[in-house]
Amino acid sequence: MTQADTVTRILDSAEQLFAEKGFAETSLRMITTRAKVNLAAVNYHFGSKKDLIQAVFARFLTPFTQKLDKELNDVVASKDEPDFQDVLGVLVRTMLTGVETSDKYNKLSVFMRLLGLAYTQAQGHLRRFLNENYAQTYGRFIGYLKAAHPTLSSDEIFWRIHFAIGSAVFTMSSIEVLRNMALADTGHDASVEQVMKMLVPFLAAALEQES
Amino acid sequence: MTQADTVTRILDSAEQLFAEKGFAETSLRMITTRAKVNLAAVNYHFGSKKDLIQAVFARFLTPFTQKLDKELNDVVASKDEPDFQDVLGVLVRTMLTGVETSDKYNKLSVFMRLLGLAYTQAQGHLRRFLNENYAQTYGRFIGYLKAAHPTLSSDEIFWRIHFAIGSAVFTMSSIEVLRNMALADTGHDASVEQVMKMLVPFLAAALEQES
DNA sequence: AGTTGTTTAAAACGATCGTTTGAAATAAGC
DNA sequence: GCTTATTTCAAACGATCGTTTTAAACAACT
Repeated sequence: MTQADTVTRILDSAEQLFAEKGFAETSLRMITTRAKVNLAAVNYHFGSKKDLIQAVFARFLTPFTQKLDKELNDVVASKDEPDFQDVLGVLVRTMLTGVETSDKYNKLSVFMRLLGLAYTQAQGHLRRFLNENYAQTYGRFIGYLKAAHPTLSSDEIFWRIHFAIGSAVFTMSSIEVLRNMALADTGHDASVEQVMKMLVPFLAAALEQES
Repeated sequence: MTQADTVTRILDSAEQLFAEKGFAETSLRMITTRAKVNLAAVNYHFGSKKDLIQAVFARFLTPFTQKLDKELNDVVASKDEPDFQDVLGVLVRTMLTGVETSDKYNKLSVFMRLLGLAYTQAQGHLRRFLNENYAQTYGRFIGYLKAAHPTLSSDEIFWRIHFAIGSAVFTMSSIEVLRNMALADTGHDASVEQVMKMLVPFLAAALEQES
């Protein structure tokens, strides 16, 4: 087994388990057992559990942020003043195309759960790490939204965006629980794709309303 | 120190720490230290950590659910077919009046964070406990919403409600992080009350839109 | 006041956690 | 092919976890 194999298998297992259980509830032994590597491999290749957490986030956030940056470049190149839908479309498109279509909604679900953990379970080290590496692109995105909606205050834009992020993150974070509840309530087992098809217009309407 | 003191102090500390850190990240020693009681008092009075978690939820959910039930009775007594706003108003009113006004928004914040944990970190025992004790009133509430909006499918109602719950829960769960981000972004430090004043119309618009 | 039942206190239990160690196995370089 | 560097492995480290135990302190009641 080569190094790349071991590192990748650890990242895969860690990503899956973190998304499923959170950081504290996931032990290195659970990760290495699932990855079928030795326990000490985590500390050898990553240094510590904290470093592993950062590596998991870096692996999916770095390409995502790069793609988002590129798409933002494209939209401002094609249009002097992109409107609200243009900018939001960039985000949705980046999220949907960043993953292969086979298990798109599973990957997206993991993506969102990790994003949720970043907000709700982020220890100091992770918050610092994310801020140092990704805050710039995030700020760019928010900036374009503000420019596209001058009638709304900066505050309103910021909070609406995070109300929407919260809805998406929470929904995907508890998607299994919610699907079970929905099944018990309505008798209908909605797929993740169907849920997202309801979520997007729900949020779009809320984001764009005049205050 | 009497029993009531010890039990209440444990519940207070546990509630605060659970909301702040989650279940796994909060040790019994942290709880008992903050409560200034002996470590063994938790197992003596509650039995186990799991039982303590259930007790924390029961303490705030039981009166809340009772009040919600009563308010639902009132609204159906005063009106044959309560509309969407009537039913949603019951929920908002119940949440806002369940806590004393002095530190209303702090209590509400803790309330929401615990609710979020129930969805995203609920182990089997907690989910079973909540289902057995509070699912009925919850079902009643959803039922009135469905009746009030016959043009929407049961699925749409269910998912919209949980999109909205998610937004509120996520926002309150990461309110400190978000307020810091907002301060860095816009230079304006929004209070929890101000955030809620933006959140309610945001969600109201999204919930009621025609599909 | 003395007895009984309840609550608090200090200490220790076994289990599991993240991390480290040192030797064995593998890969790479000359 | 021998040496050197890298990676894997089993085992153990100290720390912390939830829980239990045993005795002391306190309360309630006759």
